[in-house]
Amino acid sequence: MNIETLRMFCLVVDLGSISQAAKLSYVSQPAVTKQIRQLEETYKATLFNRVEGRLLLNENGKLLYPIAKSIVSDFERSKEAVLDNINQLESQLKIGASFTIGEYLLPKLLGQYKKHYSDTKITLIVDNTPNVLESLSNDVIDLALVEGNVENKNFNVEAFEEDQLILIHPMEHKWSNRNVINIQELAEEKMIWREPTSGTRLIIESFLKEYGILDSLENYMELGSTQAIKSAVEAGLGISIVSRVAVQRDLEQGVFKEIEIKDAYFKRNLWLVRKKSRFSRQSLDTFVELIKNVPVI
Amino acid sequence: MNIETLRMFCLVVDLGSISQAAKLSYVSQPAVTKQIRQLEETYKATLFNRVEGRLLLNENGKLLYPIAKSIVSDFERSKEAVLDNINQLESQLKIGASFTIGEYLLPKLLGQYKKHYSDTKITLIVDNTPNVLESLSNDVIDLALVEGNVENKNFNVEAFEEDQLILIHPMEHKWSNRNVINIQELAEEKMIWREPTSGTRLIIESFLKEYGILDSLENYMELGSTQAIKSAVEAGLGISIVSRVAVQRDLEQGVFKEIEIKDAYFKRNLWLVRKKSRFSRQSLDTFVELIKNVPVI
DNA sequence: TATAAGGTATAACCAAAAATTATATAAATT
DNA sequence: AATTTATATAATTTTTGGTTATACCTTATA
Repeated sequence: MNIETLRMFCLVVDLGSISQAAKLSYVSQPAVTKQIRQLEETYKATLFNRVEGRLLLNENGKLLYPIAKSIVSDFERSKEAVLDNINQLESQLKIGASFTIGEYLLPKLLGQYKKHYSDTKITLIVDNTPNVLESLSNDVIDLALVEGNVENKNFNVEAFEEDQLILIHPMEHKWSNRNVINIQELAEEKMIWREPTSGTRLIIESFLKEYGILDSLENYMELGSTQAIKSAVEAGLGISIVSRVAVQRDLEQGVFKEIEIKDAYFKRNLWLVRKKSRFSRQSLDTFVELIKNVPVI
Repeated sequence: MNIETLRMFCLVVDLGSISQAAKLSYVSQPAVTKQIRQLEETYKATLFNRVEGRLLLNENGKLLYPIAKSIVSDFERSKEAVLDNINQLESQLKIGASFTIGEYLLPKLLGQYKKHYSDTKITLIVDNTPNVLESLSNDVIDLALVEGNVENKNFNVEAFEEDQLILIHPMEHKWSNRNVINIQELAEEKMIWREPTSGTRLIIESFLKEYGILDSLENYMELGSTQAIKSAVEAGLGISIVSRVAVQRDLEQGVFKEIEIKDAYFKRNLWLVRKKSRFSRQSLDTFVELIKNVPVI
């Protein structure tokens, strides 16, 4: 039983005419005749008396009419309820990001977005990559921005930015007046690392291995966050390789210095991850477009 | 939008499983998957979160569920309402009959019917044939029993009985000791007629015309009802040709006598007329079967 | 009283929708 | 590791809902 058929029945009753109802609904008259007939088949009873070529609602039809009306309006109401809920969701954007991205890259971007779409409420959750992706899976967030590689066929993954890993050293350092070093010179320095499970640590190690230098490096110090490393370098405790986005402002303010490694350029992608979905969300799409088009570093 | 789809959605929610819902509804699992998916398309939103291969009702689904329930139950209610109405109608039978049939033939038949189907309430309307057929057209009655020919393609007409038109004369009459007369002898008698517009009068005239005797008959008296004619014949005012069903008891009681006309046998059908309908009615069908099978004269 | 106008019903046909079977795939249970 | 249970998808068939063409009836109009 089709709700459209009930709607048509109501229309026929209201207009008192099949052909008028057909005209108003932009369908042919036989289509409406057939729908009414089909309705009568499901109720196993006539709903109209056919008298002198006209339709006259009979007892059964009179019983059906108010119920049909209420079914049709309930259906409309259900559509509105879901739509309202979607609009509600539309007006808020929940973003999850790994630490580096969330702490150094996103704030500026969120500000840009808010400037244009100020009635969207934004929530940012910063956590490590696995937790962020877990949140995406559970629909706690709408979008994840992470550094590490993502392997999940329910996710839609695209690179949105390229992040460079750069070598930094304290202002007071023997490299202070140089612009470039050879990669072998790293072996003579006190290298400060992130903990071994860190995604950033893993990628840096794989780069250094490629250049055949990894094994000759001293593991002078291991720290649990990028901020701790920055403070350590600032205090002259050693050098480190860190994400450019995390130190951009420090470099500008002269907290420590960057130095190029000859013939070496370490980069990685930053990933924008969405759950695959049959239905798109305007506010989410808008934000993704912004992220992909606006240079953020 | 199909109400069955909404019903299926509710079932899936109640059981928490597409395949269980499919099993219970005796349809294939892909059919249910597709229905849910189609529902999501119409609402342009997911209704479930697909997590670990299972379905979990989400916000939208939670909004839809109670409304879907109410639509489904309203639809059930509408079917019950119409069904109740039909049962109500089933329990009463409105019959229209022309005078002769209604007054002399039906009472016994209705008694028979009531004996077997005592909870059907029977209403009998006796009127002239045109009025009875008009009532049938307007659904005032369910069934018409008439003598005259019926021409209306919206009616379903079948002969249910053969009625003989017989010649009657007073007990005290020169024919008293005879069993048969020649048709020419009618010309010598005082013939009592119904009024010229009567259906019975018309059919009798056409019979007599066939036998070439009509023009030689005296139009001695015209009376407005069969009962009046019977009384007149009883009083010895003349002879008449009348329906056998109307005089059967009078003949048995010796109120007047019947006499055969040599080589003439006037008969006509009695017609059972129903409005053509796509839907049958049990009580009506039962009564029609009774009438067609039980000999009533 | 023909005839046009406006209405409903039906037949033949076509396109779209909804079911089926078969199969893939993933997670939980044995 | 194999089996069971669950959802999704593809290919196919069946069913449904629409279209046009046409009949036929009633009422208004020339």
